[in-house]
Amino acid sequence: MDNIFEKEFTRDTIFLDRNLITPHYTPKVLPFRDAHIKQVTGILANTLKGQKADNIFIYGKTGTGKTSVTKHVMEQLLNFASGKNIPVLGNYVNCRNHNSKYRVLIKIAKDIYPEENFLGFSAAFVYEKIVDFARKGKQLVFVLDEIDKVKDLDELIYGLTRSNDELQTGGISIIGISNNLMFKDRLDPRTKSSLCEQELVFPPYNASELTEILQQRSTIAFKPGTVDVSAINVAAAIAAQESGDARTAVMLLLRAGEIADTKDSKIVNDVDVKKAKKIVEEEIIFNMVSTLPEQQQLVLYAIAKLSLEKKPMQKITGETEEGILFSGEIYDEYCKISKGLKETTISARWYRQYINELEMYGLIYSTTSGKGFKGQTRLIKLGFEAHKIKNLIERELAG
DNA sequence: CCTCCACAGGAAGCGCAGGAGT
DNA sequence: ACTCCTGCGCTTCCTGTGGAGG
Repeated sequence: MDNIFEKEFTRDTIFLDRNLITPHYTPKVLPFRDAHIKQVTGILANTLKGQKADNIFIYGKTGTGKTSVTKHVMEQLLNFASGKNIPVLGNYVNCRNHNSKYRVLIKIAKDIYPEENFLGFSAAFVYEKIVDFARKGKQLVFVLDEIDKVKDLDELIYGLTRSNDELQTGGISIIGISNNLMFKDRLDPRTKSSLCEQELVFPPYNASELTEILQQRSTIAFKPGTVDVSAINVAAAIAAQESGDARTAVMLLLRAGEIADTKDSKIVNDVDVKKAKKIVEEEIIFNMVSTLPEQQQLVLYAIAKLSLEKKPMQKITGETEEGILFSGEIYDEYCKISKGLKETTISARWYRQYINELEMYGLIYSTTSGKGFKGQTRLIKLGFEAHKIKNLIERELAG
């Protein structure tokens, strides 16, 4: 009898290696980042001469290649060092999963002493073990990705950098990566100056750069001749317009490939990419909305609900525009909803804070009212389709 | 012109959870 | 195990702002 997986297993697919076009994959070639690679390489090269490298702070929006470039250079550095028997050691820590000084230290310690377990030991002890390691003349390079997620970052940076003063040989260098530039200003000035000895900014990609990135990826991930030029161009154009984000571009092509695959098409074209756009957009919205605090979800829900109910408003120019809401009426609606759910209700002040955050996430747009409105208020509009957001939050609150 | 409206957003402070110090 | 401390989410209070209306 046929196993139910038999058909899937033997089915002809347009993918050569699907993994190579997921966002998790770190590409071997990083187009348009030569300058950045060169800079990081130059800075880290000091470790090969037994000197401490400058700390680096890397900033750039999501999907601009920060992590890929850093991982790539680190890999090269460690390979080179181990080939020549130079005592350089590197660690990569994603601070989203290790979001406190203690957790970061534990992660690092476990990497350099794989056979020991430090959970339960005091932070000072773990820290000493790490410095001990450097004391033997080793150069340690720690990559802290999403460094803004670390709660007590000041202490962590202070602790790690201070040790360099007491070390005669060896040294500890830090590469901090963040997509939030503002967070830098919240740091203690001393932390800031030591973390940002070198600063790198990764700009977003433009459409033609994204096109080339997608071309390279598609040749390794898809079978030859299965990706139409139109598919790549459209995917690059969409991603460039939205954010200049390579991750979105790659996701578009991946989902488009899956769409083509499920209908047994032998080629991916622009129509598939346009269909994929909806899916990817929903995935992005879903990720953002589901990580929002519950009260903020309710605020967003109130906006979605009202923009479905409210009639298009007349502008002074005569034209009408749909889905424009006043800040005040949204707050009233939010209060009604949260009271109906027997939830606690946040104050109007904090509601404004939430509105600002929602705007930063791109979930809503807002402008301050000009002529034609009494008083000063904000006009708020949903960034995505109202019923989609509404359904999504209804599901989210139910589950 | 003044006053009111309908907000925006800064400052201070409060309660709480969880980590550090002892 | 216990207090102490600190960051975080939030409230309270307050000052600022730009147009409407008298």
